[in-house]
Amino acid sequence: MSNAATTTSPISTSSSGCVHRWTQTLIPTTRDAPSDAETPSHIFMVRAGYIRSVGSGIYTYLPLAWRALRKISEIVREEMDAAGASELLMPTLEPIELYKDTKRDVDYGDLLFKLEDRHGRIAALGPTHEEVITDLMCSSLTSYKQFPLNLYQIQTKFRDEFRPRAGLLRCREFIMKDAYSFHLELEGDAGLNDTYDKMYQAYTNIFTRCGLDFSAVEAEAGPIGGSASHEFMVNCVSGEDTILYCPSSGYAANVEKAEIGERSWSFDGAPGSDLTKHHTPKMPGIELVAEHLGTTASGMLKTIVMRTVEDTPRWVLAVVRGDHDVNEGKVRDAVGCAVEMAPEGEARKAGFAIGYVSPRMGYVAENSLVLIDPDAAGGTWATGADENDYHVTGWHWSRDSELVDSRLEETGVSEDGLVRIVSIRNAVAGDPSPRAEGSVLEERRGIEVGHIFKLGSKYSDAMGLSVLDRDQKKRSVIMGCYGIGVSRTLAACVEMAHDENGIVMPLAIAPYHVQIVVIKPEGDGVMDHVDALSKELSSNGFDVLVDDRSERPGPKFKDADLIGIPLRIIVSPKTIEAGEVEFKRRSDEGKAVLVSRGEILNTCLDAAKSL
RNA sequence: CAGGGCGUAGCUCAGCUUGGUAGAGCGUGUGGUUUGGGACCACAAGGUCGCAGGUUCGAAUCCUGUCGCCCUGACCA
Repeated sequence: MSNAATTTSPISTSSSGCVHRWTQTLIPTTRDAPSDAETPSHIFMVRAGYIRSVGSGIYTYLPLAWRALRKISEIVREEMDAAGASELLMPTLEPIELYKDTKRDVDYGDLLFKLEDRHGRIAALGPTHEEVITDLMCSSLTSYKQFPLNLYQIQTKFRDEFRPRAGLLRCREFIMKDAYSFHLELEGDAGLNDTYDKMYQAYTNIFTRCGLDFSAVEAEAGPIGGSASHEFMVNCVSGEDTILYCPSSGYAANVEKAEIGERSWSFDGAPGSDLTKHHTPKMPGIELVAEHLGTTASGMLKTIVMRTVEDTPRWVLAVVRGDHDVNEGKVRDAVGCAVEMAPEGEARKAGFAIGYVSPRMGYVAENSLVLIDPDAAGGTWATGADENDYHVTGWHWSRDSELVDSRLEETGVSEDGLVRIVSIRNAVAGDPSPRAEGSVLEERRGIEVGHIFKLGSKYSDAMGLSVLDRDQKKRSVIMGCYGIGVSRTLAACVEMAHDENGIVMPLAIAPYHVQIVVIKPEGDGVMDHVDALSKELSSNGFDVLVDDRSERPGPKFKDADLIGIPLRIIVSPKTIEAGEVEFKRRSDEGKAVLVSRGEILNTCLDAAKSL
């Protein structure tokens, strides 16, 4: 936290907060959850009057959500500015021509919202802004003396997701902070690595200040492209992403990226039984087949037919144990070029009985690479029979395929180099740690709220962004990019911090710091008393929400729990008379405690420090 | 996009199988009794049953089409 822009409490000490009355804003809480919400953050944000659905993956941010989003944005701004970045704002509308050079009009594909203007020109609603900013830099970056440069914006992004889901967690329209940095070198003060590290630290500061329980993990770079990349994950059992981590070394990575420690393999050993063919029609899923064959998924070999993305594609057979999943990134790295799932039609034409393929096909089909995961190498297995609706049991590597030669047995690479033993599967809990011998990986779930990438020169090369260096040599500009899902961060926060009664907002991003629940607001002088209290709090930096509705106490307490304002003061005619108020944190289990009117400000200030 | 489910009052849902004048609870408005964890009584407002065709004397209900929404999967902030 030493580099944080501010290290003080989330309450502003320099400026005063606001006082808003419930009856003068819009907080439409409901008793029932909408029938189409299933995720806690979705249910509670709708019930608590934070958001309302407008269409699939499209939401209105009601006042409470918008206040929280503004607070998140402000923290993002402070930390980005402190880390040397400057804010700008690029357009949402991006001419499709911008995407031609980087081919992302194709690569981004259906994710891109496109629209046509009255002249027939096509524009995209920006899903991200690498192209726009690189184009801008082509004309405004003119000298090596300008580096490093780091620019960011906070803006609504559009992605035509296959399936929007879970309220604000996956939207078609969402708020994102995206930053782009420019360099001539990797190393040194002006280099990409330095800015990347600064962004890593800034993100750590941001999510810490937001009050989130998160992990920074190694990640796949994905379609944005580039080399190194880290994701920031909110730790949460309901998260979509799987993180693997090693408790002893601190290594943590997305399952897409996680490495696995050394595993031994051997082709020694005689076949366990004879090769037997079994009729296995209409059995979707490897578990069903395994059960029918009297084994389990871990007793089977799974052969995934892929092919390289080249001018003359080659087949790639990825062989893993039946209970494991092939990792496309690892296959790509092993092959040395991009790979894709083989189109089923073409694979069938080439003789692959899709769904019933055995590793043997690597020998039968010409020009094939066979990649064998260490856990699948050696031994006797059940696998496909290379014939529709048939599997075999008792399949033995040396006896039943022509793939194994002595070189493969010794070195893991066959004589012709076409068969290799290499780690190509997703890591799972219990796998050996890649960083600490004797330790095993553990698993937890997370929600991705931030992602930083070292892009390298992918975009600058594609779009011709270069400058002259000190030696008057033309050099490609090196880039980094850094994203935060601002609206998703809010949802992830609710996902992480709620109980059965509603949201439990962290102080730093709560719409208000203090909620004053007024019992009998119509009572004599009650609101005068509340006004004085509100003013005292707000002039000390607290944002105050006054529930001045003439409701009975029950609904007011229920609503207070729902919307999750961290500090609660209860004012009633009874306590006013006694010169007291009641105080309670949203996170407190028990009843409110009585505090004298003169002490309540200090009570709140103390609570703000400890939250 | 594939598979599954759902569209009836502001919200949650019943009614549909077996066609016959549109229902409940919550919420809302008014009046009254209440007032510390979603009070009670009375009255009232509120729906061309997603939309378009068809069958029928008659359709929320049966048939066809269409649009929208949710869930499961491949993608991602």
